[in-house]
Amino acid sequence: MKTPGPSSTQPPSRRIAEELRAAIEAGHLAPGDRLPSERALAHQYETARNTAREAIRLLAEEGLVTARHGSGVFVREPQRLFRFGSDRYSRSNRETGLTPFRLEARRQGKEARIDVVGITRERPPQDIAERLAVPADEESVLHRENHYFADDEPVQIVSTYLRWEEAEGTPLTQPRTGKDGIYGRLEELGHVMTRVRDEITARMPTRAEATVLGLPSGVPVLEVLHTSLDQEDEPFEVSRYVHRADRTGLFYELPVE
Amino acid sequence: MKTPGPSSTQPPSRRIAEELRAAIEAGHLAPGDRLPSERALAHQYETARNTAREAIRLLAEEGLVTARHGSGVFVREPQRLFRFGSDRYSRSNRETGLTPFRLEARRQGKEARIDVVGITRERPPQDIAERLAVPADEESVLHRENHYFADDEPVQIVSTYLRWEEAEGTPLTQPRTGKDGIYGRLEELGHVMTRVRDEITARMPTRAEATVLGLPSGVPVLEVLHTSLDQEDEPFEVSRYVHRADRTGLFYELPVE
DNA sequence: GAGTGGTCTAGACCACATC
DNA sequence: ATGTGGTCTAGACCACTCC
Repeated sequence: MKTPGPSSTQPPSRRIAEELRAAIEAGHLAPGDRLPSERALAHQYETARNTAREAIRLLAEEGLVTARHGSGVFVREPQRLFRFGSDRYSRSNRETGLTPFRLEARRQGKEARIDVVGITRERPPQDIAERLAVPADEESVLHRENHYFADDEPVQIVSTYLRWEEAEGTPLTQPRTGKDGIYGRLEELGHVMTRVRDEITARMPTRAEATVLGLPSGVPVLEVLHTSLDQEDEPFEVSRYVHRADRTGLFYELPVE
Repeated sequence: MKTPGPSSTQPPSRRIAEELRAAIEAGHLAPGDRLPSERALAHQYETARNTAREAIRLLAEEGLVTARHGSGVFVREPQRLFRFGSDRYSRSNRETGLTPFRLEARRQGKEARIDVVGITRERPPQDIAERLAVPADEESVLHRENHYFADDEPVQIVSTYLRWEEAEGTPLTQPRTGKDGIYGRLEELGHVMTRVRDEITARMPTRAEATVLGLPSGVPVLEVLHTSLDQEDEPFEVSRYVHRADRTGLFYELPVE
């Protein structure tokens, strides 16, 4: 069941990576432990420092270790997962007065913070325009961008898109949207959320996302493109959630048939 | 809205990466196009080859480009997504006689192939044991591992776990399980699937997964831990799906409240 | 100040692809 | 045969952390 070839035929950098990986998987190097320094590894394996460095990079790309400048390379700690369930859109949760994010944060004993980064009228990206049924070549949407933090650590970026013609002149264009948030206001506009569609993909973060979320290499993001449908089965809100994948899991429970 | 600092203060490798990234995003380098060779970039920017190489590695980690040994570095082509919907467990789909995978492959005009990699009695991993409600310290499960291909390209790895006490001596231990597959047999054993739970995470592939799936660097995997519940609300089957994230998306549609 | 990772140089040889 | 990426060497200096 060995994936790589015999270690004797492997380049030194891969061999070093393999031995470190084995030590991590066997628990000889526990989460939080520091690896030997690059110089120490180079000496130990009688290679140049760059070769040891390449080995560590391979492990970092797999998400097994994280380098901290000036301090060392450490085995990554398994992170408690934020879990966003399929009930996150339900009214019963909304009645707690807490958004799904605040609810989950409280469940984990963390402090939630939400920064409103921008509220602007825009031309929608193609995928948003299709799902919200608005033209992509006009400034047809209101775009609200928020950043979410747990204990001051960023965990998700959310972009919400609404029809400009509906949002114009309402509290939806304000940072504080009032009781029950945007869904409360949208209900007043006649949209009762009756069905949702979530489209889920994973990818590596863009440079901007990596910066905002403070992502080390080897951590992908989960992207959820969410569409809310009203009682007429018309879409009235589309959001793009970008989660750091090492802190977040999604959870869907559904009846069959 | 610039994320990095002024380009003048950036190291050369990042500056090269930034300019190439800009060229890709602006469309000057289209999907499928070849980048200048490492040696050409090094000459152009008056740096060592390793510095140009480092720039390309940054782009590869973002998933923007893929290197092909002996051939060049190419802008990655957007991949048509395999979409697995929340209806994939429904009986109506099962009545087509096609598994969800074969159904989706046909929808895309691709040829599906499923390899049975192994069918063994095992001690379950911790997460599986919890969800299937079996002891983790005994050989309490049957483990079926399959690899799925579309047009001979691997797209997912599936590990299905069943209670050994139920599966023993039944066609469930055989490669070919008969009409309607394992769910058909499990129904004969008294388990009607009435509810499912999917737990979704994303991460970088293990070395073994990267090999099986043929993943270039910069492509994460989507992991779905799926639990089937029967009419008594008891779990009777747990599967772990590992999808390559650049080819696969998940799709859930659900009523609210 | 000592030790760590981050970046870079100017070479070299190897493995693979293409013609 | 030529050109490409893959790996390696043996140095160097910088930026950061920790004591």
